[in-house]
Amino acid sequence: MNPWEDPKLLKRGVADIISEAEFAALLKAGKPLRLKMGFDPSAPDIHLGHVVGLRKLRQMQDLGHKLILIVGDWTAQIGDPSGRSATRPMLTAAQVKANAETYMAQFFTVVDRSKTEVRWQSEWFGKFSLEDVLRLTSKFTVAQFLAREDFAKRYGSDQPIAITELLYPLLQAYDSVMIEADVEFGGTDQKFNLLVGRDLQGMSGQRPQQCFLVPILTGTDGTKKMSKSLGNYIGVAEAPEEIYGKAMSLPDNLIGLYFELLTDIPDEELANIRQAVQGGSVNPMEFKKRLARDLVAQFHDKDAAEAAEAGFERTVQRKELPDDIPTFVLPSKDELANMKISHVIAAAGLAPSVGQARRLIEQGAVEVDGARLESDGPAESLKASGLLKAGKRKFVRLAAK
RNA sequence: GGAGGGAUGGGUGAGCGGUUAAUACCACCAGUCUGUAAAUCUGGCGCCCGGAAGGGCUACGCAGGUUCGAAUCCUGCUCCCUCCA
Repeated sequence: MNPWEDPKLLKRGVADIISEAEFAALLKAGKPLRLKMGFDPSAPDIHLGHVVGLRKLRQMQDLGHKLILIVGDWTAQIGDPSGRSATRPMLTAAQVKANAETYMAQFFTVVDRSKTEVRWQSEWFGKFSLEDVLRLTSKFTVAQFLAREDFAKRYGSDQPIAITELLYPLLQAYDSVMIEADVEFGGTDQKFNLLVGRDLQGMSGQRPQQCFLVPILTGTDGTKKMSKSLGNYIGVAEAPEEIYGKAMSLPDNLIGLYFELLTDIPDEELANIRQAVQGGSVNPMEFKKRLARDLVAQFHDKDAAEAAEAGFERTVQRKELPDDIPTFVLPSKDELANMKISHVIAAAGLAPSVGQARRLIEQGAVEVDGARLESDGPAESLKASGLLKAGKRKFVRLAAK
């Protein structure tokens, strides 16, 4: 089988390719393609939702194609309208640069750096004149843009749309022209933007790019799309225990999807897992553990994955103590005399306020040296080197001043 | 330029002079259970004091005002939306 006919490449983790026939023909022709992927250096953390597409990029790179990574230092100032409207503060040049570096450090944990060329939008937009802007905008109409679902929805439901937001797809499309992209990658929510690029290339006498759309990953809450602002994400730069733990908190019905989009396990095995989870023949926890291990290994390494699993089994399943418990230095004796345990809990950062610490105690969530605390009391009873626990994941080892 | 509508706690969104720290849902937290940090079920969810009962403070875009009393009424301001031009 020729590598470009591998169904894994064209089917798994792919939502849509426009157009699939053209794309297949390009692959078959065997010439290295110019793959385009852009990002805005405004929110630099990469999470699993992005990884779905990055894995496809990597697969293409492994076939010998070249990635052009576009740093959207101009589009970042507008903010991608795909999704919600929030006016973004202007970033300083230094911030943009720092964000871009953070992003790329994470990006290249999945993508092959040696087959990537990095380009900044400011190369061409830096010298853009008003005349250029007019020429670019004159190619499209408001009606065309309002056809796009999220604009139409916002327009229909009295939500604001900034004029700069209408510019966003145009800038992104112009990037495609400048780098002469053969294929652009993005999530399905990027479909419109990628299609504008396709159109604009055609108008500019170039061969229109292929639009490679990857599915949007559901977040750890099991309902909404994974995103940083919703807090339902797993970041590639997170600590092994965090990645592992968050993976374990996935709803069981997401197991199949994550294996499909984020791991290399063979399709037959994937089908088996789906069936087993659904049929209840195997404890889903076992699959989730495997998934969690696989993810940690991808962004860290195998040893980290095993350590994270051991930690999980110890602290969550057997409810034993983790290895590394932070220490909290108790205030002096005099101060302690005027304090209650709830104050210490708040001071140690186990709860955001004294009131909440108190509630935790009422709810039976606080343990001192392994014994449940029935009610709040004077802090003097706390011994240095004692263990204070509030909830299942927050511990602190007490130390004298 | 004109007319009308709106801004409420992390989000959506009730309330429209006192009984409202503010309904409901979501999110979140804890407990419970379980084979999981899944699911379920139960409870909690502004800050501070108090063992508790309770008390104090801050809060409904911003600034003033009316009133014994305002998220609720009035005035001005800021921002947003719709329609007309």
